[in-house]
Amino acid sequence: MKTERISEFTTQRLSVYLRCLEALEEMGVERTSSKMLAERFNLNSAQIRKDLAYFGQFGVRGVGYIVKELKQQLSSILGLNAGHKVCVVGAGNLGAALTDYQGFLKSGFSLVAAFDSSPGKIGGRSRSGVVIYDIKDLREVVRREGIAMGIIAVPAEAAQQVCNQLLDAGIRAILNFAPVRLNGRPNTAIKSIDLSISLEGLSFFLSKQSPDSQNLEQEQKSDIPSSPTETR
Amino acid sequence: MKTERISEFTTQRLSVYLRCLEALEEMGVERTSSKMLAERFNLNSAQIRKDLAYFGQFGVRGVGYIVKELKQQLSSILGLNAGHKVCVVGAGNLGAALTDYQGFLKSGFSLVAAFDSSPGKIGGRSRSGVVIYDIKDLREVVRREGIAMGIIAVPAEAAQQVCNQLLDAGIRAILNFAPVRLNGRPNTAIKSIDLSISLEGLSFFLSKQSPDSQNLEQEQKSDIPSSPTETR
DNA sequence: TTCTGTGAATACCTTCACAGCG
DNA sequence: CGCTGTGAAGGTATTCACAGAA
Repeated sequence: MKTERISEFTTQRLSVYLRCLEALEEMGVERTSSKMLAERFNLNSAQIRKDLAYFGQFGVRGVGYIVKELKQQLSSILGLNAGHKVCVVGAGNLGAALTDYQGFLKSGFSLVAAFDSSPGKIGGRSRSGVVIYDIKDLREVVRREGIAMGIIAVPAEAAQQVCNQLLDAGIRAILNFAPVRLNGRPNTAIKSIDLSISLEGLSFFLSKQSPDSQNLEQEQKSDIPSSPTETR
Repeated sequence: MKTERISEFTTQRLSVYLRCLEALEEMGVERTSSKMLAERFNLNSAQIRKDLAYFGQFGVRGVGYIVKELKQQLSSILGLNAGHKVCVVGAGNLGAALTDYQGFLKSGFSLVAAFDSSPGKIGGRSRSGVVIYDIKDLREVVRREGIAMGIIAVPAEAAQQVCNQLLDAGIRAILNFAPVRLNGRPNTAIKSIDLSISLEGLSFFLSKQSPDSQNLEQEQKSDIPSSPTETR
């Protein structure tokens, strides 16, 4: 195991590998190789080996990787065994959808609480039954439930304040959907997903191809590389 | 203007600059500088100048940039003036939330249609009044309405098929929320936002800091860099 | 002088290519 | 052999540092 800093590109891919391994396991496949994994997504096999090598030697030379073993290793590296508890702040359209998003379950997360400031929502429940608490009780509920991660789904204007409240409550990992750059603190991770910016990237792609209003030169690339998400 | 390929990191940042310029304009600020912008997010000012320089010379030496002018330039570069029409496929929790997401409006997009395959939903409307069509009518509605971009919010199993249908209907820019890697085609852009993978990245961060179950060494970094999103 | 625009330097990420082990 | 693990090479993105225009 290396002591190097792990790039987020790498961890992102680890998640992808893990998902693939789960699929392979369900299909009854017991062994795999970096080459096989590389073909599934179109990645370079050396990349996969290198990503894994940051964390140890999981493979068998001449053979490959044992699906079940590697799956467990990755799961543990990503901390999914911890079964982190997650809360959502903001019970609007997006917040409600995230609160009930079933995809989180597979990764071992459990969504245990939602928060809002609107009296009409406080005390209610999401469709899937998650209680919506008063944001004022954030600290208390976080402590009581042992919540480790928070998702921000409030309007941009309120996001920084909510972020501070989450941090004050002891949460050190935040996924932010509000379209603002949040200021974090040491020892915290804030990852932002900005829906408009994502769409704008696609819009740029379209403009490049058919320069309607503008005079941008033609291009016929199908492949744009990976893209970042604001983080602190 | 250069003929180089523009990195998606750059376009992502252009969106961020644009949003900042809008805020500045609302505040009545008329001029700004790469330094001022760089301080807002913590970026390097040279980066900003370089990003802008790919598209032309927008600044005035010794002075900076005219907010209004630059804003319009960026808007046009990103193709936001085109007012692209967008549809959402999948009227579940997430799809419904995206259909009604008001944040898209600011960027000049208009969400004109939703699609689903469930008889219970077809013919209905989202909360904000967007009609939910039968996915079978995708091609026709896309043509009639002049839809340029599609958002996929269906379960993983259905995503590739929906993707193909969108492409067949002539849509060349897709934002995908299903947790699968989609196969695209030449001259198309597919950008994926994977909610679970994003959370897993945060989970990894937490494990690094407090190695509960695992033996990962301690670390006290507050800053993780930017992160990618699967694209094709 | 100030602040842009940009070549050069650095840092980071990916791919190549091969040694080494089962 | 075959496939991993990894140093070295190649690319790409970011930052530095400064020439040059207003």
